Amino acid sequence: MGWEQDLGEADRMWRTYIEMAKHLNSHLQQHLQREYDLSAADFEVLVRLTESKRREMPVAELAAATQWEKSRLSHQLTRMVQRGLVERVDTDDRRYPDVRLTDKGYAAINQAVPEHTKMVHALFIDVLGHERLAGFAEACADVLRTLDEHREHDCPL
Amino acid sequence: MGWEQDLGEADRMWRTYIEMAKHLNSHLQQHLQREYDLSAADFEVLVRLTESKRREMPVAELAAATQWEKSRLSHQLTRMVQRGLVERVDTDDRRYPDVRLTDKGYAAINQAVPEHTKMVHALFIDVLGHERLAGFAEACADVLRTLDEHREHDCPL
DNA sequence: ATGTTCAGGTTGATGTATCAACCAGGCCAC
DNA sequence: GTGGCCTGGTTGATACATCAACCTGAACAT
Repeated sequence: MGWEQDLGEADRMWRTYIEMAKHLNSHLQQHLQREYDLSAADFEVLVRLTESKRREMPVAELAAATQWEKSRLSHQLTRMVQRGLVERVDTDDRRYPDVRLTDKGYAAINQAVPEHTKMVHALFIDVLGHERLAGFAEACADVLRTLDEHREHDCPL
Repeated sequence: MGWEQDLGEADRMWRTYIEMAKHLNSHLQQHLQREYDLSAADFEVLVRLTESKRREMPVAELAAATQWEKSRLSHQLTRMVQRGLVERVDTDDRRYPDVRLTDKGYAAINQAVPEHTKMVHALFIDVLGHERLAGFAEACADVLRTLDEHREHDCPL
């Protein structure tokens, strides 16, 4: 009875944030897709693999880095293998295969990253500037902390 | 040649933001799904319809409000109709039917909104506090403005 | 050695997002 | 009126996300 109409100041600010997040995300995503034929998921996997020295890591480690569910990662890897961006590599313990960047995958990510980074700077980092960026990030960190507290409260793993 | 390893200060802050956005989003989404059996998409459609006085609006208006592509909206509505949350209503111009909240849909959204709002406050608004929230929102607005400029630069509709 | 357990990975089913192709009905020209 | 157009909606195909069920092979116990 009434919540429908008048949003408070704070709620409008919340919506501004939501809008910004949505637009920024879709802009970056569309750029990657259009220019480099990479989805956000592809990009994330490729970046994580690149950050590993050998361009190769156990699936479990990749799952931890991306914080994805194992099944999501498995499906994603299947598609990326089909497209030749990564390959599965058997290890001594055959239960836990590795994932390795192919040359094609390495080429793709090295093409995409510079432009993507440039875009992040132009659209976000430079817009905020040093000072505001620091405040912004600290606020984000606070929210993250709060989320963690709530999570361990709900499921005290 | 180097971008792989050392992220600058700014890039780490960018990642903090990305992390926060991801976690906050998935937390809220899972809550809606678990407790009320509503996806984020369902929630958005229902909220927009509720904000219309007659609980009913032309599809095009809903598309504008959500800023979704017509086909995405059409698919979503098809599913929601099947679940009895909304219904399609023919108008005098039979090309452009309306969408209307059913009683079930109205009940669902009215159940979900209060808890959801509470959560947004607990996890975001209250964590930031008045002052920081205002700064945060203004930063978001700036980013949004920049995005708009870039968009009309790319496709000068 | 055999069987039980179990962590981690895969698979299948369903819901969601996006693109392209198509369709339908009102509009205008003639 | 008849025919072409144009806007907006639907449909189909594919990629992605999520959940539950299942599989697999090493490890340990007996």
